[in-house]
Amino acid sequence: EKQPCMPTHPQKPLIIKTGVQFTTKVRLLVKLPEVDYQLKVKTIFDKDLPPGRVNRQFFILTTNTKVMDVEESSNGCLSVEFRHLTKKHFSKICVLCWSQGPLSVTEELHSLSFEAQFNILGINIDLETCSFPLVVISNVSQLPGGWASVMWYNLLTDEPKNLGFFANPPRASWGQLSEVLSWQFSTFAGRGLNREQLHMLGEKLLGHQASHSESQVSWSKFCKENIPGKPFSFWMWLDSILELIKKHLLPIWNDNCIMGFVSKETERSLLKDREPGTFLLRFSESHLGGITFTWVEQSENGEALTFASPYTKSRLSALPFADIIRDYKVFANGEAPENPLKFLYPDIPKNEAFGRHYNSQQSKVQTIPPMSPGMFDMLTQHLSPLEIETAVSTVNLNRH
Amino acid sequence: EKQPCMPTHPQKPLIIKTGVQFTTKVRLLVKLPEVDYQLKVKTIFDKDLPPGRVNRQFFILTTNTKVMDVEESSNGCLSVEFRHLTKKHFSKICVLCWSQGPLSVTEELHSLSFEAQFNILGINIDLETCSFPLVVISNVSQLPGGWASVMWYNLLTDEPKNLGFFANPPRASWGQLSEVLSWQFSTFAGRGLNREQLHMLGEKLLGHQASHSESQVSWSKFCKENIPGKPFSFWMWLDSILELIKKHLLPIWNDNCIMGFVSKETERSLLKDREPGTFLLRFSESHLGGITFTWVEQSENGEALTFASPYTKSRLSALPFADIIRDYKVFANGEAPENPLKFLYPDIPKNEAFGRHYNSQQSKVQTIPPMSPGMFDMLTQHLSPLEIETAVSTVNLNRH
DNA sequence: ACAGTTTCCCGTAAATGC
DNA sequence: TGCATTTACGGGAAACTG
Repeated sequence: EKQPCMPTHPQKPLIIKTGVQFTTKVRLLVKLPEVDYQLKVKTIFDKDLPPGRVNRQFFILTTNTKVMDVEESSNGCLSVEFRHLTKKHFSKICVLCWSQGPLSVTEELHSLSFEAQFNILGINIDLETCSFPLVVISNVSQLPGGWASVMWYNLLTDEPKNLGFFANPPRASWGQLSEVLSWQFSTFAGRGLNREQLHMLGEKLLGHQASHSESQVSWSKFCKENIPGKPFSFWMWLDSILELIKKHLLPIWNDNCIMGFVSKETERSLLKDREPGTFLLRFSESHLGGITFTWVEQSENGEALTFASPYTKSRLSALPFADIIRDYKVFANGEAPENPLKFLYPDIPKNEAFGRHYNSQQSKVQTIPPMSPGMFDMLTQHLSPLEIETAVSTVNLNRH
Repeated sequence: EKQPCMPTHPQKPLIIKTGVQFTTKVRLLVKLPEVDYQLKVKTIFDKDLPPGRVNRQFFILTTNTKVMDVEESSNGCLSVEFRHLTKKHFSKICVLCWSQGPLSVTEELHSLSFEAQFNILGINIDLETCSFPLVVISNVSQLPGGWASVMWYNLLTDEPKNLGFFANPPRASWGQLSEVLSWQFSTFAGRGLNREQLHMLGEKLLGHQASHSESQVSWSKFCKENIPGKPFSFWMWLDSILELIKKHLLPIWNDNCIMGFVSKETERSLLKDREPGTFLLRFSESHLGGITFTWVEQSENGEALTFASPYTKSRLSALPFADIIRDYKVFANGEAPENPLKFLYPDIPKNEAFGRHYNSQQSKVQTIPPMSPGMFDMLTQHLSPLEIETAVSTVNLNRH
């Protein structure tokens, strides 16, 4: 009679973090005749998990009983909407015991049960419903793993409540999975993945021959095993890139300036025969959350590719990537420095591609005509002190 | 009979943050004959604050009773040392009501009382002692203000417990205060302030004429009023510099490379007549926690001073300051770029002053002879993938 | 509307338990 | 000992409250 509800982590539902507030929404789908009493809903963690199966046990620390409110914007249909655990009455949960099973924390599924009772025309009616499976984490570092579980579950089963799902998780076809991955990018970064990008990901995950729509990807390969030779799994790597885009590359990602997912071989064949100064942007395959550029350079015996070292969030938070591209200079021995980045692949002039994304003014000392000391004093007096120190200014020394 | 104790914030005692664990140490100064029973100590917040004077009320959330342990390294003298609220049994406190008085949160002084009882030879003995005044904050953003209060209190009174101190705080002489300020730098940054640096601070606080040892500085001027034309007080400004040094400039501060506190006028007169390329490092007076350099430049009509815009923690965490100085380049129109920083004032060659503090290798593209594709593949196979992307490498394009 | 204060919670680091 | 997981808390930002 009531619809399943879901606690909401910002943008990533069905993941709850201990010690952090969460909200849930329960809707009562039957219209009650003149609800003038207040319907109370009780929330219980893992109410009917089979006794031997409980690894970690959680409790709602604040009161677990809330009164439903009629939702302001009832959408005209039969159902009356209610809100549960409003912002002012959050709940916190706490951990009782440690995980001990063969499953990792982010594979362990939990549930929230909701109970309500009301009396209508002398009849006691019990209502009960239950959430979709939840992942409970204790640190945001577990969020990527938790989200992988939520994705895998929702991709591969329609069961509303199979808490043992990860005891023997089914495989996904690459066709299904690639759709989900692209959807991740369009949801969280505003632009999905194109065929070429997905192809690179498929080869990375399945090898050169095996990446067809029907190829099967195991849960382990997706999220648990490390990529050969790397200290992280495929999903951890991909999620780190999503985070990098969300925090530092959103405009240029949405503007399609980032090819991003290109193998080194493809990159080489794309840039081959291109004008010197042609470059493209690629996500690092060796660093988590890194982006770099590769450009064609004129060298003594023909043309060459040069790679910059990856830029990660720490460098990008000091200077936005578009500005890095604008200001990037190569100091060849003794020669004048030059920005080797001229055309975004295939042949878009750099400023045309990135112009609208430049933020700060160029970090270049313009040769300003020297100021007289009197002028300097005047400025010191009348300009806001902030401007004085920020501006790169030149002041005459008055030699006596 | 027992000595006052002190809760310890890392490096800054007498400040407690709500929701964060703290430790205290109570020493029993009388030697008990064969203490084979365990002495329990009870801790109470603001036990005997005059009733009308309580603005905010705090409670220790975990148990407030702890058993004293005999300290491992008893230092041989009469006293037996005890430890209270050990690491494993921290305490948290919580806030009950808001501040309402005329005093700000960091001026509101609190105290912890400790009580213990024991029975010796049939006689019940009650022990009680009390901490020095404490500041209770709720966010680290209040730490500088809290520490200012602790400093002012300890500088200007010997009373062990005057919780109303900030109702009418006494003034400090500049002589006293400057000593405390220098001590702050030597304690937290490893090197104190010299006469010239203190002189600049005195003028900043008191004006050009008024900064003598006997000049009086009010609490308000030190910590509450904003510096004219700036959105922060003197102490907030100075503390932001201390933090900057602690996090990003420790080695070069201790190596005396940073003059730091110089007025613009003094700076001008120091650099006047100096070789072009002479520079010095100064803390920003307009930005919180900023450092900048000023250098002498050869210009058309004589010499000129040029200022760089201040470097703050976000830029310094991307690249250490010594490396910034090494790599700094000015791009004059069309000309070859040049590092204008050559001699640290008065005349120390840059690399002599900063050489030992350079961290990363110079961000300079060495002209590496192009690699053959076979060589590249070999490297790709045998080097760790991390090294490949990090190294700025050059690869031949094999033209067909 | 605003400022002082607190709460919230991410993200890094350290501690913890197995 | 190492790994998985949790705890601790600084720091930025939002929320709160008079």
